[in-house]
Amino acid sequence: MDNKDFYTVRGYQIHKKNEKMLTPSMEDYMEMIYRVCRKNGYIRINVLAERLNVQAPSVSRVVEKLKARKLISYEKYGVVQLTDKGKQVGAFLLKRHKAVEAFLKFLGLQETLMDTEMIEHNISVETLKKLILFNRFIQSHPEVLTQYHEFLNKNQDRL
Amino acid sequence: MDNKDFYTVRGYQIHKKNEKMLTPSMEDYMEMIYRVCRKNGYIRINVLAERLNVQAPSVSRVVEKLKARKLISYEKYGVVQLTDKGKQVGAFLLKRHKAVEAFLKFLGLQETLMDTEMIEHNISVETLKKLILFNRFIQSHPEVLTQYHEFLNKNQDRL
DNA sequence: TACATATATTACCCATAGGTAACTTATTTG
DNA sequence: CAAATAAGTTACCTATGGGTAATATATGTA
Ligand SMILES: [Mn+2]
Ligand SMILES: [Mn+2]
Ligand SMILES: [Mn+2]
Ligand SMILES: [Mn+2]
Repeated sequence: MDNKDFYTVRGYQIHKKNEKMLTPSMEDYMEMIYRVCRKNGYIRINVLAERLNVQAPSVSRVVEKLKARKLISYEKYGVVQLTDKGKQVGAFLLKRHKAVEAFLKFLGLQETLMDTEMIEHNISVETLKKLILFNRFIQSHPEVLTQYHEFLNKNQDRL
Repeated sequence: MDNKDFYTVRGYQIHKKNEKMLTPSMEDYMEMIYRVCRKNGYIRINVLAERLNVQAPSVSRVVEKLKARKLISYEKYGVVQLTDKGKQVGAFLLKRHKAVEAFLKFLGLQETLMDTEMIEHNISVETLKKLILFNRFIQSHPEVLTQYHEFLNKNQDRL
């Protein structure tokens, strides 16, 4: 992709795909597999379907793709488990999720899940790094947090 | 959509659609139409195609949809213009774009276009409001900006 | 062990959002 | 004004990522 300015979602989605990255959907699957496997060691197709609010056939399909990318191990009618590579990816995705969530919490939002779920797939590694640094900055500067909350209280209505 | 936690992009994308919102792609079209029409009063199909790095037939299709939603006026082989409703939507989209961009700039990113283009479609109105408030907070508290930059300089490498 | 039930797969369907090729309409120019 | 060119539309293709219905396999229980 030529070094062009795109001004579109699609342009950059395609850009990402060429780099052999996971699609947003696959990222959600991996993140959830990681969440569950961390505790139970494995996850079954139907459980994954339920957790992702999706039907089993959709899971079957995606699981095949993730296996092809060596992120999980799976044999027909068996159990899904993470490979070492899969564990790394899952850990990254969960870390990213938490970074976005922490930032949204800081902003003052109560309900963060929906926005987190949407935003997490659409930030570059650079932005993620900065977001993590910013979260640390806030942690180490509680006075800024206080100032911001005061500012919010004064201004929350006028937009 | 039941008040369920989804943990997926798709769940929330579908949620949005039911509310008769624009798709990310349509938002990009509207934003670009607004950018150009603000200056020229109108835009042609081929120009829009070029600006969005997309082919003319794709534009024809989307323009039909936007017309059906009364966001633009268009007659075959004619010129695209914004309705009053379309101007409102366009103004909102541009404002949102700028809010996301300003925030990413604040974080310390040089290249913001790609992330802005991706993120802008995936933030709720609540998050946008908070983001705008946060941008204002930073503007009115330059000492925080300085502190953050110092923090960045000390920590930018260790992640 | 046989049957009922639970789990998973396969074969299809749908929508979105892009693409190309062929055709039509509009505009420019000799 | 006729021909050439530019602009736009139509018909049809692709891929992703969902869905359902029917089928296959595995598991639990009488
Ligand atoms: Mn997600
Ligand atoms: Mn997530
Ligand atoms: Mn965009
Ligand atoms: Mn934009």
